[in-house]
Amino acid sequence: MTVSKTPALDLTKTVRGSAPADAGEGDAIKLGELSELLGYSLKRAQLKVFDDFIRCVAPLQLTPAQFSVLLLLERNPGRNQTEIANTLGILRPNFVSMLDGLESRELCVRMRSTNDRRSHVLMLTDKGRSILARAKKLVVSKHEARLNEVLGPENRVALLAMLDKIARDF
Amino acid sequence: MTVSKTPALDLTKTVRGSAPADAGEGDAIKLGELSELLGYSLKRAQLKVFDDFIRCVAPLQLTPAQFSVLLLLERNPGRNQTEIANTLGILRPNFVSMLDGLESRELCVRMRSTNDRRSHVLMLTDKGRSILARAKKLVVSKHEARLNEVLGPENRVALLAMLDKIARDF
DNA sequence: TATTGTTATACTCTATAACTATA
DNA sequence: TATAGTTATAGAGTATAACAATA
Repeated sequence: MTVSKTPALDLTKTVRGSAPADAGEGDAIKLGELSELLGYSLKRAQLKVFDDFIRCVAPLQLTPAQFSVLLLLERNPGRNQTEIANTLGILRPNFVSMLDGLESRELCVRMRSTNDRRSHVLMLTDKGRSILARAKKLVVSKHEARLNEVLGPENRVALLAMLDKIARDF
Repeated sequence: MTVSKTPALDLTKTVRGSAPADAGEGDAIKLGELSELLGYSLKRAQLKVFDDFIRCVAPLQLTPAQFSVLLLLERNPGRNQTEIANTLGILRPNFVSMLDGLESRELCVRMRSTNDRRSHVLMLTDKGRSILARAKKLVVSKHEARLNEVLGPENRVALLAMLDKIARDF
């Protein structure tokens, strides 16, 4: 934005006065200033990356959200639902059914805390640890590999740094 | 605000073996490998950017999606619904109610095409053009300005280039 | 009184099938 | 028959209020 770049597209061909006829039919639609909108590019890229993640991890049937929960449980065993949900930006009510799904697949368990009997301590099961380990391998060998192919490793790091800066400072 | 910042995370303190007691209580939760997952950072950044967009354009009550439709109609007058919806990755059935909203606010109109009476030719109204112009000013002066502050203009351009590469080649 | 997990609920997005009117 | 716009519908994701058990 700032300087409306308008790359290659000029064409004096603005649609003439009135006439409810179609626009220039053979032409491709011009994105115009949309291609300068960061939010737009961010959303499109995010959808692509999530789609690829789901495709790569399809054999294990894990969504990005489920994978992130398992990762967090592995690194932070013994935390309660509120803590894990908050960290991921998931609201506590919505985290309940998500955990139900993971627990019914025996990937994690809820246990009443001995310290505070209101809270559920969360732990990965052996199966959960095993599935997570396999998921990580798929993510590295397929998903991240694809990203490094497209971006190059150094760009991937730079991209990550900028995204984290936005998430933190914005 | 009040977001668990997760400042500096190191600590060799992994949680010991079993014991259904709570984890290290005073500690912040460790993101671990999650902070290396591009999809995760992408999603968090996208949510932040959209929130800021909505906040900046709040006086005009336009969502990012609505803004992108108006931008496209301005640059591509006389296109039909399928063409605009496809360009934005919106499914035609879902585009109907979206257009209903914009048309009921008199920001755009549907007109039966004279060439093909099945299709609706889409055009911005004068009011639509006016609102869009005001929205662009808010986006540039508030939203993009904030982004340039956080990232720096040259980083913003680099970020955009990488995101577009992902959206295209991934 | 406050908090944890939970239920219920609602609203937005997204996705698919099928209808209608045109072609 | 095929396509454009539409309807209906179903599923995710996200948001808030309120309740029971516990602190």
